Amino acid sequence: MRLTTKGRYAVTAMIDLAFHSQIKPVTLTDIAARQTISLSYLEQLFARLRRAGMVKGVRGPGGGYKLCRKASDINIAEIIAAVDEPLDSTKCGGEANCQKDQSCLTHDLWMGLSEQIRNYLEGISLADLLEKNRVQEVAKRQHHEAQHTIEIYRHAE
Amino acid sequence: MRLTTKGRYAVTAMIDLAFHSQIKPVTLTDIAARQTISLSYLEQLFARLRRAGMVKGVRGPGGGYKLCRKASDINIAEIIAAVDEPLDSTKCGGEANCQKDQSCLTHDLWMGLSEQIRNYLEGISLADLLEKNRVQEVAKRQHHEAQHTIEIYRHAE
DNA sequence: TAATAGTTGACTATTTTGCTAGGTTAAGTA
DNA sequence: TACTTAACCTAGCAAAATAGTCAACTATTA
Repeated sequence: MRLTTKGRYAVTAMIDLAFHSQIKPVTLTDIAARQTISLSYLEQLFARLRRAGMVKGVRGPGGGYKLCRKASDINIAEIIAAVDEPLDSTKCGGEANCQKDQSCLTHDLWMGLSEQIRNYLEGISLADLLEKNRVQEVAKRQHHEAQHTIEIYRHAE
Repeated sequence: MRLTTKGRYAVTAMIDLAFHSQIKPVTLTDIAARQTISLSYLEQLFARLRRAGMVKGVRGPGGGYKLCRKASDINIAEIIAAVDEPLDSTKCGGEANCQKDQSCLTHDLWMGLSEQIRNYLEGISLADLLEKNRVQEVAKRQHHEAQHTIEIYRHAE
């Protein structure tokens, strides 16, 4: 389970889609404009998301993309997995040359860690994020603490 | 909080170091051989780990690297943070052009997610992984159930 | 002093990332 | 039917990240 900007783009776009496609399909052009992601890059990402069975394209005027499933049935882990390469499980690949030595043990260890993160992200759905988004907006309008939010995130990295 | 092969190399090397440096310092040459990571790449990674105050280099014959702190006082998040670039917090960077629009909201959302993963990894120390490693070895010798290990991780959090 | 081993910097090759440019195809609309 | 829209596809490219080589240097110890 990798965690890069590519995956972030995909998650961001999916949140946008889930938020705006409740009435009619959303064009990638719109998402590109709102999220400031290049259209062609979005096309590449959505080609993968479509092959993974998460979104469906509707051609022609009034067309665009929509979710195949409910937002509550799509989790973050599968979005990231869909756009990322299948992660090299090399260095012990099959059992042929794997001697279960120190090298492979730490490798297993990392895989286990990666697996835990996957489980964690599998537990978060698009709907969860949308809900958080809504809560955030309300909180901001009510308390006018836009700056406060930044501080919280700023301490993140 | 990014999660790439670079971070994996660093964590893997640190596990190796923690495991073998209990008696005397460990040379990068040894780690490179055991973990099949190029020596020079390890040098780059350890230069960062050293600047981050996690390891200490001992020069001369019988030298090598050792941990600055106890394995139980070094967590996975800081290892990864040490070797990774400080992650572009662009796209809303300062407060100047940030309008708290939809674009920035999803951005915030991702940062929040990233923060949660960081918190999660901060809760796992090198010592924790070493302990799991030991348990793993014993389990494998006793039961020959390589697959079982994955289950352990699955129930860990 | 000689050997060991860390430290540093410059340089290279490959892969991934993010994007541009150009098409084709399907579905609506005039 | 012709036109428009927007998905869908392909090739290629520049920048960055990744992974590594090579060579010189410094500090320590035997």
